[in-house]
Amino acid sequence: MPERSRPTSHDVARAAGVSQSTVSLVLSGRWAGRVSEATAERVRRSAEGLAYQPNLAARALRLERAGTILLLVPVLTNPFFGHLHMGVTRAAEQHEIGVVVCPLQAEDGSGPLPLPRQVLDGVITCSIDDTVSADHLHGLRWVALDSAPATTGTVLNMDVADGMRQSVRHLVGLGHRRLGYIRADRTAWTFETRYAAVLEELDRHPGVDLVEMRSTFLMADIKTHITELLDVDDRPTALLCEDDNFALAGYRAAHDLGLSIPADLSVVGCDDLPLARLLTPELTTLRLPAEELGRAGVEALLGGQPTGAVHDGVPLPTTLIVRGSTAPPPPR
Amino acid sequence: MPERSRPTSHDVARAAGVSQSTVSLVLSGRWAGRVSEATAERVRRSAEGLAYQPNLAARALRLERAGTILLLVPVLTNPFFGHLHMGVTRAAEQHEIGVVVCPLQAEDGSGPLPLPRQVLDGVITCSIDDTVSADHLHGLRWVALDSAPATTGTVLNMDVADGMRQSVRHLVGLGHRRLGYIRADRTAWTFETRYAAVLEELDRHPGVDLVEMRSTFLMADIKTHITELLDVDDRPTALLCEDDNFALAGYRAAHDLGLSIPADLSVVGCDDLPLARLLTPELTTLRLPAEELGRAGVEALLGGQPTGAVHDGVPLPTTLIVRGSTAPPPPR
DNA sequence: TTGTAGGCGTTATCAA
DNA sequence: TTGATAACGCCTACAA
Repeated sequence: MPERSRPTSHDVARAAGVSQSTVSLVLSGRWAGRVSEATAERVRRSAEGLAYQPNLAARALRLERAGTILLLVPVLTNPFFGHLHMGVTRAAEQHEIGVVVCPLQAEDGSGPLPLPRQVLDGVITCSIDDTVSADHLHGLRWVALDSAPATTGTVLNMDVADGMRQSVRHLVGLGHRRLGYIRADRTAWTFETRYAAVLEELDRHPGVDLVEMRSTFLMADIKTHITELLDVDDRPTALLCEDDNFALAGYRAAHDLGLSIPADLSVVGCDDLPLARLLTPELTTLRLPAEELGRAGVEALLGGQPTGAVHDGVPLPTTLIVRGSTAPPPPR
Repeated sequence: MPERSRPTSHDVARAAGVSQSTVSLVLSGRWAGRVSEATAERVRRSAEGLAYQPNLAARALRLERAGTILLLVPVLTNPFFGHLHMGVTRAAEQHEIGVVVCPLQAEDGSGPLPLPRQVLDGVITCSIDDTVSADHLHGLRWVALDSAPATTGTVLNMDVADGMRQSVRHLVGLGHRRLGYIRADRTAWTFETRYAAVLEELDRHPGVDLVEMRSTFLMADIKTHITELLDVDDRPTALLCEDDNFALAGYRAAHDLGLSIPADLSVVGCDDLPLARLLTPELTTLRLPAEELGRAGVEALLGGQPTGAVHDGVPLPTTLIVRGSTAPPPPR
């Protein structure tokens, strides 16, 4: 390939008949009162003429600042992470920092995806175990979201435990005495915490049974597992899902078994994805403050806060949104 | 903040009692027969002791190679792009190149997101108009996917036009004479092409009407628009959707209007998202070869191909997957 | 108001 | 087998 090498600031300087430093001054916008308007204009014209683009690697080396942070998430396609990303990006924008994303897991369940090694100022991980990220990100400023508070570095959380307790209380309050619990088949602090919270809340309600089931996020898996859970004599009368996608599969499984929601089966999701309002009936689900979490993460990473301190202060609140998918259990 | 500066290869060299170049040789793995095993071991030990991580900006500057490419997509959360990303990442892995992603659009419809300026070897854009990307990515190797073939640079496509024609033929073949068409309210070559293909195919079937409607990807919008489309006397008997998410909203709107799918209304989606198999009935939809497109994009970007040549050869085939959401129209 | 010079951390060439 | 040295392109203190 030809790959003609790109023009450098030196080339621009020669074209404009000035020195390299003048070019740098003008193009960085820091020329006020240091370079004459005429010279500045000449420089700008030459830069444009040559289609000059500064070499970002050189700039990053010199400035010890890349202008980019990485958002590391389990998967791309969960809208929760989409909203998280928005929060991160909007907040980073204020600091004149760009954001790129990288998912760790393959959509089709085929092994972990490779992490990019690249020029960065910092990393925000979400819902990922520190063991995964710690070694690779060594030496970078790092904020973990929705992760174990014991981790080195800053950690910000949502109150997922409280959320799960709300969900359980809602169902028990409706009269349910046998709950199906669809857990994510992935090792992560967030899911362990949810599990512990559910067990803890159930301890307060003697006589309420829990039937657990774990599933990957592969749609086919989910449906199979939920159908197994429901296709028994003493089936649960309510389904507690760690993800709205699980709930979607629950709807399908229920339909296939001739169960109607919420008359025969109540369903509670988690995330409040846009999907939740398109289901029939609309899904009762736990809303997580994704965007706010993202903003907070950026402030912790780029704001005045010291890194290295564990922040296990007040987690962001979560809210149970009650819609049409939950009702008292059928009479028996 | 303290921000103790990270150790450099120079520090490692001093700790190991060797020169910087020896360190570079050893750590880059290119020391076979050039450095003694004892020295190499000493270097490795010092590097580990200091927790040395090479400065990637410096390396990129020196090597004129970043080891990373950017995948630029409209939104993160559409699973189509998740699978595209997998194809890109797996293929890039072969070239020892990392991949980061950046979406251009906000999940909530609030204006475009800022692009990151960062150290890269190249960019792959998908389903994005060249006007958006061209100026910002100036000077980078660039491959466009699912985009207008007239663009400067390499372009690879899927045969979305043929796919839409398949969908129309399927519906017309079932006997439908009035089709509702839910178009994406976004300016992009891919959607214009789909539109043109639908019109073209309809020209071959006189007597078949088309009722168009445009919608953003915001769930609330979609439902509203589809309901408007269906809540009339001479409503279409089939819905042709440019996205499976539109189809989901179609299911909901149909349910709310008391229409049953497919008896009263047939629905055809596009993308074959995992969601398609969880709907009741399962969704007839156009499958797009996302992963394959991603792989092809990487080969065009990093493989032996010359850049700068427009590749408008054979587009990747698309396949209509017929499931339960399409049937003959109701008798009138 | 403009130019000179030095160095950021790395890799590669070449001499020892 | 190893080490000195130069260069990648940029920014900035300081000199002119």
